[in-house]
Formats: sequence, C-alpha cells, structure tokens
Amino acid sequence: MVARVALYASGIFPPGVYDYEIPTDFIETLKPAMRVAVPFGKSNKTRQAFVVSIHLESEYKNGLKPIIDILDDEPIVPLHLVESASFIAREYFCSLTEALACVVPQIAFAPKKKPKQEACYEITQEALLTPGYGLAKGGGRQQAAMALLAEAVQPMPFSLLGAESGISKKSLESLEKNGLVARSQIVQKPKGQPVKPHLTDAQQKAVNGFFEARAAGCSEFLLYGVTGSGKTNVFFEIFERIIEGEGAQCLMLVPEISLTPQMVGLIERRFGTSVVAFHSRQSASKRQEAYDLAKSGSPQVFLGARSALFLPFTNIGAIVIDEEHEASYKSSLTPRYETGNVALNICKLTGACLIYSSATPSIQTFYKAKTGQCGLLELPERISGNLPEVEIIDMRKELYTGNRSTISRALAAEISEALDRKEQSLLYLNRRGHSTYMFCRDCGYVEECPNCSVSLTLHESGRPFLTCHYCGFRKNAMENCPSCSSPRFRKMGTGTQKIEQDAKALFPNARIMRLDSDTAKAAGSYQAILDEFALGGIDILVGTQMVAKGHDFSNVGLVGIMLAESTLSIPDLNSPARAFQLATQAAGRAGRRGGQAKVLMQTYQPENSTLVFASQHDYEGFYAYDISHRQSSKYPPFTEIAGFYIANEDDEKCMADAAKVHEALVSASGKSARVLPASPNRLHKLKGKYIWQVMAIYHVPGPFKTAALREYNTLRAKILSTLFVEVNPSSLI
DNA sequence: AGCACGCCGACT
DNA sequence: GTCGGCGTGCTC
Repeated sequence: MVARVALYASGIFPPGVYDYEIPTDFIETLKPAMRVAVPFGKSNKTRQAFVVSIHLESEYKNGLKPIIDILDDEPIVPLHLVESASFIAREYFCSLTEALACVVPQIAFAPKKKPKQEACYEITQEALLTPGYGLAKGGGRQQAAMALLAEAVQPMPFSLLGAESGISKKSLESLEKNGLVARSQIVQKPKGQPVKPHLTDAQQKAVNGFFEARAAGCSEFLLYGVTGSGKTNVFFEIFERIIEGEGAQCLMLVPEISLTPQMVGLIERRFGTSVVAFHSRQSASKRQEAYDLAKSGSPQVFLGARSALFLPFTNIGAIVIDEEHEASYKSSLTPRYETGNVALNICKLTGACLIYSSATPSIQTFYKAKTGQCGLLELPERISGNLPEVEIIDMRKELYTGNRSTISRALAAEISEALDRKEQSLLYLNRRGHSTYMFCRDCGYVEECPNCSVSLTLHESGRPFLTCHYCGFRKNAMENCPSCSSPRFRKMGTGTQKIEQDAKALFPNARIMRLDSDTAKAAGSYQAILDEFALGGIDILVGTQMVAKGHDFSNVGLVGIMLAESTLSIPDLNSPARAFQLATQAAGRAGRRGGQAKVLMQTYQPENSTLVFASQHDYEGFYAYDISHRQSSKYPPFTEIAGFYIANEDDEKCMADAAKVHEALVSASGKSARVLPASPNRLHKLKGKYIWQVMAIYHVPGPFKTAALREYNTLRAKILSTLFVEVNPSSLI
C-alpha cells in the first residue's frame, strides 16, 4: 500500500506530492487527512507531511521510502475537504498543493492545545420529566443544583453551579452517574427569544417545496424571488427545521464581509442565538472558535464569506449562497474557484443541500433551474406593495434641448417632489470620482496611467487630482493640456462626485451625501453614512454599487439610476447580465415598505433590450434574450471557457510566452477544445505588467482539463511570465 | 520549503 | 590552493 502525501513545512505546502510505502502495521490505522513523518531528500531528514490519498500502487518506479510514523489518531480535517482540494485542482487548473493551501487551513496544523473550557453540565431529559428530578433523597444542595439546571437556558459550568447551589464536585459526579445530569462540551451563548416572522403563503410554499423535493432526492436549489420578497425568511425557516429537526449544521454565505454585520443581526434576532461568523479579516481567536464549533458538529447557523466553505464541518446539512450572482463568489487569487461549484461538490460528498438565492440569478444558475438540473423555489411577489414603476429617461433628448446637467429635468422634478413629501432619494452610479477622463479639445490628448492601459479619473474632493482606479497611481490635475498647453482641456465622463455637485447646485437646501469607496474609506464612515440615511438625516444619497446592495431603506421614494448603460459599454458576454443585475438591485432599494415609489433610469441607450427588460422587472424576459445569444454563439452555459492569462513586465516576452502557451495547449488538447490564438487582454497593461490571453472553449470539460492541466503546470514552471487560469472568466475579451 | 550541487571571487 | 557566494534543480 502507498500513501500520497503533501509535505508541510513552515506553514506551507511546498509544490509536489510524493508517494510513500505504508508499513504493514500502519495499513489499518492510516487514513487520508492524517499527518505523518516521512524521510525526505538525500539526507533522509524527517519531515512532516499530510496524507492526501491512499493507493494500491505507485507510478513512481525509483523505489519508495517507508512512512516513519503516524502523527494523528484521526484525520485532522474532514475528508470532504481533502476531496474538495483535488476537485479544485482538477477543475480550476492548479497544483494539488496550491488547492490544499486554500482548503486545509493553517489552524488544522496548529499544535493541539487542550480546550481550557471547564466541563459544563445540563439536566437530562428524563430528570426534567421526573417529579423531584428523580432525586432519591432530597439533599438540599443537590435539589438546589437540579432546580438551577432545570431553569438554565444553557449548560452551566461547574464553577457557577457550585457557587450558586453549594453542590460539591463529588455529588455532581454521582448525579451524572445516575443519569440525572449530563456533561455538555458545547458552551452555548446566551439564548434570547427567537423572533419568528409569519411566513406568507408563497414563502411557506417555497419551504414546503424544498423539503418535498429534498425528500425525493433533490439536493440543489435555486431560490428565485424578486427584491423584497423575503427570501431570507425562507431559508431561515429551512435552517431552523434542519438544525432542530435533524441536528445538522447550516452555512450561509454572503458575497462581501461588509454585509456580515447586518446579517449577523438578522440571524441572531431570528434564532435567538449568537451566530458564528467567519471570514478572512477576522481575529485569530474568533476564527479558531468558528473552526472548533464547525468541527464539533454543533448544530447551528454559520455565516461567512466564501472561505467559510472550508470550515471543517462534520455535520453539514445545508449551504445557502445568498446573492448568488455576485462576482465576489469567484475567487480572485489562484485557485480562482467558483464558490457555487465547490459548494455543490461539498454537498455531494456530505449529503448536504445547496440553495442559491437571488432576485437576479446568474444566467448559468437560472439555466440549471430551467433545465431541471436543480430545483426551483419561487417567490414571485413583494411582501409589501408592488415593485416600483421604472421610467426610462432618454438623455440624448436632454442634450438636444440644452440640459447639460447630469440630472435630467424629469429626475430633478421627481427629486423636488420627493423632498416636498419628506421622502428620500437615492442616486446611483457605478463610477466614483468626478470625471472619468481629461481630454484636450485641441490636440486630443487624454491623461493615461503610466502603469495601466486606462485613462486617469479626475477627483475633485479637496485639491483636484488624477488617479488610476486599477493601480492607485496619483498625480496633480492640470488646468491646461500637458501636451499642447491648450486651455481647452476638458473634464469628460461622469462620476459620483459630479452627480453630487449637480445635485447640490439644483437643491442647495437639501441634505446631500455621497457614499462610495472614497467617502467610506475612513473607518466606520460607511456604516455611519448608511445609518444616517436610514435615520432620515440625509435627503439625497449619491452612491455606487455600495448603496445598491442588500440594504433595506424604508423611506426611499425615488431611485435615480444614472447612466444605466455604463456597464454595457464593455463589450463582453457577461456585461448585459451585470447591467441587468445592477439596475434591478438599485431599483429594488425603492419603497421597500409600502408606498408607491418611483425609479428613473437615465440612459443614452433607451432602446437597449437589457435596460428595457430591467425597467419592466422582467428577469425571465432578459434571461430568454441573453440565453438565446449564448446558445447561438456557443458560449457558457452551453460550453465552458478557460482563460489562460500570461503576465510580464516586458510586452515582447509576454507575447512570446503567450504564443508558447497557445502552442502547448493546441497540441495537448487535440480535438477536445477549440484554442483561440493569443491576444492582448482588454486591459493590455495592468499595474505595470502586460497581459496576454489564450482562450480555450470546450463542450466536455473532462478530456481537455485532464490534458491541459499537466501541460499548464509544467509550462508554469518553465516560463518566465506569470501564468494564471480562470475558468468561465468574468471578462472574455 | 530545504538542501544539494555547481561554478566564480577573496582568504588561510 | 580552499572557503563561500547564492543561482538551478530535485526531492517519492
């Protein structure tokens, strides 16, 4: 027997996996995910290693060394995580050790410190139901202790119990022997009163639909409900039934950590318990706590960003991916895994259920639901009132008729009415800064970033400066053209600062604030501005996607979507879906609690199909329109695309390496994929590095991925340029 | 990651 | 003549 191991040294997995012979007396006990000691290198120095898998034979023919020792009694992480690592390596083009580094956390290797928590006690069910708690003779102290435990909402530590009742450790142990009290390892946080909202018929139907389909063997669902339809309450109900009915763990994933605090609040109120939050920017002790609770199998809700997927759950029952369409569910570091796909794999391995939740599902996920690959749970209506009416404003006409402001006359009139009604307005634009570029009307010069192939954005809060939104480069803004000194050096393109300026000019008495990553930079100011808006201290809030997502404002009577086509200007397969999602999310902020709210969508492309569908709240119409284009062009989800990216400071070398990558992929893939020639990335230069790309398109992933993976990993070691892969890339051009 | 091997400069 | 610089390249 042979064990395949990854070495583990100073907190990392060095590249490469190695086979070792398992001595016969270890064969019974050794399992994957255990640590072992192995001899390594010419010196045969003993090293720590992690067992990835166990095989009958090895392909390595130069003789295997034997494992010296097994370092664990049991696997240090659940096996599904090790399986997930090899899944990620296969699926997203990385080495097994890279995938392990992302899936198996450092904490797993930390020397096992005994949890210093003292034993807690709780009353057993039998004792609770027996008169006098089943105490033989009524020793006053035992009586008192039992009474305390019967009242307690959570297990009590001995120190507390002893102090309150005077019971001795000895008597308590004898009570334990008689089955009247039980030791409980899990210290539960104070339990408040759960606040269960009444479910609407549609919500109840979705919950029932879930459990019925699950009983019939379905394990993947899309919860599709318009903004404000109460999707959260549906999966909270599902969580509760899984936790209480089956004693299993539930995981809820949110797209951004900035959304966790408010979700923590929601969950704690709903369940009356504290929720375990987990994300990468959390303190080590909090992470350890979440890690231990996941491993202990404690049935409760876990909340986190995508990395929470790799908590060592031993008892997972359901995973929810909230706002499933969000781009942040795709990792931006190698391996660039897709959270949904990895979660699905974990569910298949553990028997848990996966629920995607969105008002505007990704095309891929909705396609799955439409074709019956996953169950569809629908919430077609808002809980309170109707969806807001959306009016498209043709900004070309504004220009013709002489209005050069970023705010159309119709929008200005609506804002003014909203102000009169003491209602709030939200103006949404997906671009920060004042102007997107500076342009010389005499010589055509545009200020560009020296490190990236983009124009510099003008910022006008305080002293005007030009900055690059990709690399952070910054320089002072000039009055005249730096190239020809012409004074006709103009600010072009619109950002949030300009909208704020125009709004202030039109409504000098209104309280106007801006919320984008510039104003949110100061610690706490993000939440402070949102709180201020929620409390009514702001009349008009100008903001980026930051304000369009997930927030619940009750007094918003008007939403203005500025330059609704801005996302569409990037000619990419995914642009329409992004534009639709943003417009829908922004419109969804209007009038979430009764009252007839209005949405004005300003655009220079009023006939654009995506915007028209968005204005009609017609997701399915948009889906049909988009999917037909994908089908005829043979794009995902009808195919899969792998983008290979080559980056180098030297464009010549970059191009040469890209050609090598192309050649290698063509010969490796044979007929299993169509490999397009190397081409410069849409952002040819980024942070001082040139980027070239090679796209591979295939119908059946298996053969191409197997062939390309090996080629890719050898190429990556050979080539000087850095190389990375993105499966189903967010940008295709 | 670690450790060897390897081919060029300043010391006992 | 040797000690040692850290550049490639393996390690089951």
